[in-house]
Amino acid sequence: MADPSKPARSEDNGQPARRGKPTLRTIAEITGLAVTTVSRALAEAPQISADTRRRVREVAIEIGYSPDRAAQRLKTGRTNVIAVLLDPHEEILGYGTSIMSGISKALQGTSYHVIVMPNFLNTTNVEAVNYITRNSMADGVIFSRTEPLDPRVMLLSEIGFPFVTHGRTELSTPHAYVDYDNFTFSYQATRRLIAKGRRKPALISGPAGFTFAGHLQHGFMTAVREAGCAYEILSGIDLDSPAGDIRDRVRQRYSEPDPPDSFMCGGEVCALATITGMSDCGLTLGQEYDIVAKQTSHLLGAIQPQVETIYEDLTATGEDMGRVLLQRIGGETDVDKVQMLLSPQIPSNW
Amino acid sequence: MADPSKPARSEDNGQPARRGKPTLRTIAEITGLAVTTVSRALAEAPQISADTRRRVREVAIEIGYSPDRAAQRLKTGRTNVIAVLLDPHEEILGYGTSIMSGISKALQGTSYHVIVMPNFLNTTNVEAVNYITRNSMADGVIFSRTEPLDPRVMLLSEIGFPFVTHGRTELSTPHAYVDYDNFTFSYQATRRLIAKGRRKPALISGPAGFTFAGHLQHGFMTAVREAGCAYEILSGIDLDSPAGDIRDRVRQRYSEPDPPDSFMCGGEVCALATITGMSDCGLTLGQEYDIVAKQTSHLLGAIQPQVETIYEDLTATGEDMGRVLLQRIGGETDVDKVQMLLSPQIPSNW
DNA sequence: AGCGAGATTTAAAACGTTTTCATGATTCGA
DNA sequence: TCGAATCATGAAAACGTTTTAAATCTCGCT
Repeated sequence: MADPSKPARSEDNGQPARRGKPTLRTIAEITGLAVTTVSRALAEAPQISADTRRRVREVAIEIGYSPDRAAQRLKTGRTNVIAVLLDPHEEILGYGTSIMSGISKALQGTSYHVIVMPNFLNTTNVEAVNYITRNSMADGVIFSRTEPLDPRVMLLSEIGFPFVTHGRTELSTPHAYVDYDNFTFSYQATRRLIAKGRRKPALISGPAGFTFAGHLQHGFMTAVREAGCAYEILSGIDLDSPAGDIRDRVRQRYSEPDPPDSFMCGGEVCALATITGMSDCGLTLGQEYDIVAKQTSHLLGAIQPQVETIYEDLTATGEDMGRVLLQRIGGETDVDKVQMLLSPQIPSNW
Repeated sequence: MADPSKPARSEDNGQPARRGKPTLRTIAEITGLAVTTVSRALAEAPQISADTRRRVREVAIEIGYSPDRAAQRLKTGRTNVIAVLLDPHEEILGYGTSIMSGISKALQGTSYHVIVMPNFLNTTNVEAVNYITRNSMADGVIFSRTEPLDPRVMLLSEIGFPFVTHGRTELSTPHAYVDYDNFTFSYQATRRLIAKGRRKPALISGPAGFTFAGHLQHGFMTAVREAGCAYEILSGIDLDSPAGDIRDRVRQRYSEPDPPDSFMCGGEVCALATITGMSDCGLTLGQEYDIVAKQTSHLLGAIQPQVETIYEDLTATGEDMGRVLLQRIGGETDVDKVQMLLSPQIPSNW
């Protein structure tokens, strides 16, 4: 049935290149087809006969062909790459790991691959997106640590480059995001402390400048105001601070008058450091003081299982971000489909 | 002085494209030069007159030109990208972070950028290098968790693709690596336990299959044999195990006869988990038992400062790997220059 | 004047794809 | 039997660079 009229010898070819990576031309020469046809066949174009498609596919596999990404990029402008921006505070522990495995899962089975653009020099966060967009390093970007007036969001929105943020902004132009409801988390966590009889909760706040820090604070304040109790926002430290600094600050605070009697911690390391600081002052968790923390890994559960936590599923978050980004790349603009607010699971026994 | 005989009007051009990203042709049209010349000028080729170089540079900046990486790649085969392979187990707080900031530092000021290729699906580790080399995603690769007969090393060596590993192999063909002397670390740490009077140290081993696990074990065994004391290699867990598993295993071991009286921990989370397990059994660090651990971050120092540690500077390691890789890419083959073994700093008061 | 040697600049090919447009077969309706 | 429609393939242009080989220009020198 297969009757190539052109001389389609598969082994002996006259002059052309035999060394180097196999390319479309290699396949074309072997099969006796034109480069165009081969390209189409590999793309499973319907206009190419099923027979030819199969033959091309077979030869491609046999000689170990894989398309040159650079050439595809140059021609199509598409990269088949998703870039994730990560910065050193997102300790590739836990946060990065969970987010990344979620994203990977969402992209599995698609033609997209993930790369991470780390920002471990102290460059501004907008430089990375600049680099990516200007050099066409990716078809879409994912990043977190979103700011209320995030310059990355403004830039990307303006040029219409697909992206998803972890966290919201306060910009008027809507954009794709996936966020955890940190207000509710913080509100419920603080209420829990108060329900346990604590009268002066302290908040270890998120790093200033990020939207989620405001949400944490807002939830905290709402709870203490409702209860009409005293409160404190620990100064000088935040969730980005080294554990040692948090420990020292907590310890120091207890040498001063009128210390807090409980803590709302936005992270596990923060909780551990707080416990250590309190311990140094001779105070015991669950007796003289309480802690509620956000849980994103299994560290705290293994080391200090008695700390009460509310879970944030970062893997699910990553998966959502991946899915949403694919939709955005596909042209989806419906806000309802590209904005997600994930609700904290409040433990049932609270 | 500058007298282009060709019509070099800078604003009014007849027919050609005015929209889209500026390209070499755009600059050529504006300056009245040929594309070739512009390309050369931007590359600071000496054959182009200083005057022309300057003019081209100015125009390039003015119109916000940046070269199309895809085209450069296609033509030159070079990518100006370094890929770092990371896998989910390297979450050990800070590993990724420290290594990455070291690498970034080494690459600062060069034309290279780092990307991370995460392997958060459970694909085999050789797939990532395959993807990178086949798709020309990078000019060089860095990875860790090296195995004695690492297939990635074999593959890359064979095709001559530049790479550096964190950790050694046992392959006969030499390759670029940066490694920490885990034998000496383990040996000295174990000696320290014995010097403190412990008679039955336990090793929590590295995950089977990786070269460094063997080194840890060898160092440990050398020390206990020298001292002629009892020892134990805790079964069922390793440094990759979740903290909860390590804690439980330690706890369980103490319910059985003849338990160890000290621990050599290759990581900080492992040490924390061990302490928690022992604590649960009512045992106190420094009294009933001792621990020596490897320190790679500031977590342990903040939470359990009394644990004795030997430091491994992963940022320095990353920096070395970056430097070595650049040399390899530059063609360096001298083994002395591309193989580094970093010595543990033994605390002076031991 | 003429000629070769630098010194500058340029035209054209190439990298490996995808895409636009055209072409040669085959089949179909009348 | 003849176009028209359908099907399968192909030639050539294009994407934006770099590179090879060649062209032009400018001098100094005979």
